[in-house]
Amino acid sequence: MPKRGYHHGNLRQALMDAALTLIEEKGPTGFTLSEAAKKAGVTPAAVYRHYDGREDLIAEAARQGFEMFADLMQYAYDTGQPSALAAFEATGRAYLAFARKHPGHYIAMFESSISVNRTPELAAAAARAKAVLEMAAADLSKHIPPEKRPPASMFSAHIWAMSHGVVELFARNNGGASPFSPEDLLESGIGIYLRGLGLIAPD
Amino acid sequence: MPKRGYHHGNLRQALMDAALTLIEEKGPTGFTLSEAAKKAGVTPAAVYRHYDGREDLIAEAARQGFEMFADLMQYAYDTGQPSALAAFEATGRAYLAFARKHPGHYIAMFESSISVNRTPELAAAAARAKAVLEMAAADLSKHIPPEKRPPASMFSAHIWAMSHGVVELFARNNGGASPFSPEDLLESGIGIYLRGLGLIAPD
DNA sequence: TGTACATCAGTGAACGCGCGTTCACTGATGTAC
DNA sequence: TGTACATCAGTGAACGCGCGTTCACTGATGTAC
Repeated sequence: MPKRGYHHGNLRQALMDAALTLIEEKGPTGFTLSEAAKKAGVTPAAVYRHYDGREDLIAEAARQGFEMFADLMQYAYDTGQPSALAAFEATGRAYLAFARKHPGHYIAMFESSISVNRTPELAAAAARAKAVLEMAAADLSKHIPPEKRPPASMFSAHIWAMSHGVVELFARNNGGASPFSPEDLLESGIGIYLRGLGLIAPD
Repeated sequence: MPKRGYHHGNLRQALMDAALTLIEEKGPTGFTLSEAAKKAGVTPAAVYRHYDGREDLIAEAARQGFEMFADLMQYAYDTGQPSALAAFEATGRAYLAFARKHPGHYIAMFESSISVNRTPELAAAAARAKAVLEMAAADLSKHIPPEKRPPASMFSAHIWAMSHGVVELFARNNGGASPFSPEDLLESGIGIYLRGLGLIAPD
């Protein structure tokens, strides 16, 4: 943090922090390289010592986000064991917690114009995150009689959609869109859904 | 449409159409007044004869969107009667249809930085749209025994969240995020949810 | 039907600004001996 | 420990560009008589 003087010492990370804050505030299209540089106390040209340009900053934020996200979901899944149900619900809570704690990353990941296939590293990180979600769903799916079991990828897509919807509609500006907290909303929504699958007793 | 010459004839609508296309392509922060003017074949200054400026264009797109959206949902609800369940499912399909058919409007409504309280007209249109959703939910809610009935506003928030999530994650770039169509995904997701509430027989 | 005039809906030039990116540069740091 | 030099990580000026907005203007349309 200190290291006052000509050399910053940790400019790469400082730029990423600035970028994340700006992405959170203005969205990925409103984000500017120059403003991030200014926020980090440095000339715009200095950014090019650490990143390939504006787009690369956003892509790197997304990649970092997917890595953290996958780690977090994996951890929640692991520590939620041995019950598949408990593990699944833990990943749901982890999803929302991540979105709230790292809004800049979340936005770069899901609301940016950056293609997930921009770099192999980004694609790999995104695939890993998705795989964790699907694993948790597949795992829980085994407790449903095969004939009434939906494909695990559909199951996980449903949960993902509801989670994302709650984040976007109710967790962003906490403004009074709903009288319920996002956490309550997501937990109750997932609960009803799981009951619909016969994974929770009907009350 | 014709009316070649100095006066455009229907510039206000032409500008809105151009703006909607651009918002769809670049998002509300990437959208520029100048480009919309150019697309409509007119000087940027001409825009000010019809709108108060850049923000006003976006806000007006959102307002128009909420009006259309509310009308559409109301119509789906009405024609889905007399069964509350059929009416409810019709509104779900209408939601997705609207998002697909009017992406510019949808984005202006739900992904823009414009506050819904920017003008009374915008706030009113948004409130009306929300009210239709909640009415459909409340209506269907009556078929659930009171002691296991969630608040209608929570019910509708769940459905809204899942719908929005499906739109954002799976209906935008139809790119292979999922092997299922958004329509199938949403319909099956809502089906499972309603089963969880005991509104559909458990198969 | 014709003319004078008001109103309307555009133009085009100008403004100040911030953008992303490049370039030659220079000050600070690290290394070889 | 001291010195010469290479490398690194910044600067600052410049570029061309497109932005939103304003202003005086002008061509087209509508209206009164």
